Amino acid sequence: MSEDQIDGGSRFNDSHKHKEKYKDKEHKHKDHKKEKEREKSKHCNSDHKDSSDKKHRDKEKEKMKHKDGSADKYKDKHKEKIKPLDVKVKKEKENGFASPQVKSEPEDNFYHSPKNEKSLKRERDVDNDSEFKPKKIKIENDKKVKKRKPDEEPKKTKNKREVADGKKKAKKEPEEKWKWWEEERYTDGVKWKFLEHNGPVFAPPYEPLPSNVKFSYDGKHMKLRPEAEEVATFFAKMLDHEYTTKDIFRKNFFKDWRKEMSPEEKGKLTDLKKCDFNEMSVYFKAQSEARKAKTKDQKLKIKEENERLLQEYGFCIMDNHRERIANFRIEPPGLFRGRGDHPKMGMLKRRTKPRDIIINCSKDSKHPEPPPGTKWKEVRHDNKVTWLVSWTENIQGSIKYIMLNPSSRIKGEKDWQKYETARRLKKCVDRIRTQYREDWKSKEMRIRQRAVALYFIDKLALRAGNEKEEGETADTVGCCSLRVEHIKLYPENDGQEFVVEFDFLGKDSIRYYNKVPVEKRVFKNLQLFMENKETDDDLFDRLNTSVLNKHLQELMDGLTAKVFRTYNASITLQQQLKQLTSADENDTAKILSYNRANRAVAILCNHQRALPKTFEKSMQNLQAKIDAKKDQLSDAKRELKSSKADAKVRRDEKSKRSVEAKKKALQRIEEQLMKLEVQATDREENKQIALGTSKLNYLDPRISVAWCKKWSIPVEKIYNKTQREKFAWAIDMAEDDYEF
DNA sequence: TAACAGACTTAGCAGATTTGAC
DNA sequence: GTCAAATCTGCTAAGTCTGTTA
Repeated sequence: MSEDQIDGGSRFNDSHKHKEKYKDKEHKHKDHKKEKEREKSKHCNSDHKDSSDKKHRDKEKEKMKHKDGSADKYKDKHKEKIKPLDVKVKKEKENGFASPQVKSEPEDNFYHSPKNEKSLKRERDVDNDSEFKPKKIKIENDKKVKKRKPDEEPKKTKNKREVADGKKKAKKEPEEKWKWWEEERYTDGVKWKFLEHNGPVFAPPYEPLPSNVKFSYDGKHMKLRPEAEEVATFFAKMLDHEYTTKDIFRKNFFKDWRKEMSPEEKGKLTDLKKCDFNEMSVYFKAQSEARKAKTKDQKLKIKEENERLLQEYGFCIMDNHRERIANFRIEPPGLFRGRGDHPKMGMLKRRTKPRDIIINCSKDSKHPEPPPGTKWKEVRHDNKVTWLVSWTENIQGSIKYIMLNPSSRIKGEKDWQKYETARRLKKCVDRIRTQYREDWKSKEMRIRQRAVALYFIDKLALRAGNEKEEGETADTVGCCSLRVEHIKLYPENDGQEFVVEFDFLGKDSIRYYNKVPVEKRVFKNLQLFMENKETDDDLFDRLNTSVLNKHLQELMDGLTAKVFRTYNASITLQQQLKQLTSADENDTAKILSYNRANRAVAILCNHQRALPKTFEKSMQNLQAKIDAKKDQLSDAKRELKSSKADAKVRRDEKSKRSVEAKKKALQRIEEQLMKLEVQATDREENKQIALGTSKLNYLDPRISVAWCKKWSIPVEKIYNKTQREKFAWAIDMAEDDYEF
């Protein structure tokens, strides 16, 4: 993505008014330290939320601008009917940054004191019942619980949760969905009391190639031992991929492949260039085609077998509920496909065996059996963690887990809690902003660096940027790990003052490119940080994520760098929805507005995707459809006109009916044309932006649900089945007036 | 306080499945 | 019914953050 992205700077414009207020604020903060102590004892979550929230919302008009110049070709065609995204968004370019208009109540909430997230939880009693034995699975929803309002503080209910009071005698689908959000939660880090599952599903064993599929070396057929042949097939399957042309990939692959060869094979196979995997590749392609060409019955059988596996291994009993497991299959062996310039790409990901597996379940559950003749590495009973199975992978030496599906209680509660933390940030973000602006003037370099980094995290939604071990992963950075080479400073650029140009690779080696005007003090600080440094030196040499997060924790309990991303994403969605949705639009246009609001967030968070391979072609097809529909529309108009003229002359019922019919037909065509045009606009604006990531991970679902309810849009229009399952709690809770 | 391990969330891609036009 | 495009889903890499240890 390029500079077309976002005018992030507009969110933080510094008006004269702001400065005046800011000075006033400085004065009030003279006795800052004493106040800090006092404020520390207060909680951001205090009661005056409604009035201050309202004020805050009025003030906070963070704006984003979508400058998708690339869309012109298609947009131009539709611009008469469909407002391009920029139109509305541009209107409020100024007044972006809420914090310069500092609230004049310094005594409230400045520093959030540790009144733990736990206070937000309804406590689930954790008595000393480690020997606790469930007897049966609870029939879902059999317990009537008083419905709690969306933002009501979870109360400690009198009744203990009937935790796992039954064992899994009847593993049947719940009749109704279990509303875990209406029950109390565990405290003290306990994640469950009863956990039973059937263990993982292993990758099928290697099936040697048929004898007619041959591997050749230096032009001669060569039969490989199954161990070496299997690794060769991994390479053959990727032959069409760009990976196999990369030097590092080839080097790593060959090195690891040789480890699987017999001494004899090793002696012969010394040059990858002389290896011919083509027959193998052709064979696998044919297999893939054969799979696709299977008869209905054959496909049905496969489906049934998958369903059987899912039913057997895809669910666990956690406490008294049958919960879906996210990834019950062990990752099959293959070649490691790192993203970007990964130094380990092509290495052999070895087969995970039962002896590598740690099983986690409760003591009193029926432990999963390892495959015959094998043993688990370990069976443990740790109810302070959420995973069911783990193993250590051989590429990075990191631990992999089997965990529950996002629709599960354990994931849902955490997700809900995440948004509650972001909502708490909303209550003290003005103060935090005031503080870091103050810190730009600090005498201490480390404080200035911390303040400038935090400004970027807040303003540009950058990730924290942990340190990484050199040579172990692709060279990517986040905020704290930015290097001098990643930014350029322009005292003036395109008529704007103090412009910073960011250009670096972030998570997944996705390029972050943005040119943003910043405040003078930030600019001067950056100049200072860069003084006497080489290009590969750290920009923030006195800062790392742990220092930053420690500081944030002091400002608000539970606050870390990533909460800013959640907060800014959600607040942006809410604001954009308010601005973009008009009551007089039809549902199609409203959904376009929703997608645009979602898109604004995706742009902010830099969620990109590769341009779909068939994009240009599909766009041409769509344009052809639009043109055809326009022709149809002209015809319909002409027909209506002549029909009207006819009716004028004849003045009979039949011709009147004919006019009505023509009118209806015309209307239908107009609607169809509009839908097509909306589709074209949406697709064009979306071609390189991934909406799913923000929708799934950053946007408080209650905002979307409330929007749907407010405008009577079926929630199915914005969330598919999986998403509705994940956000069941929000769909149930949020009313049309929900405010993030 | 730095290094490391561990647990968990966030991320894009690719193949599978569904949808819709003809 | 066929085909192409859209959408969904699974997969697993790559982050963040916390807690422990030396």
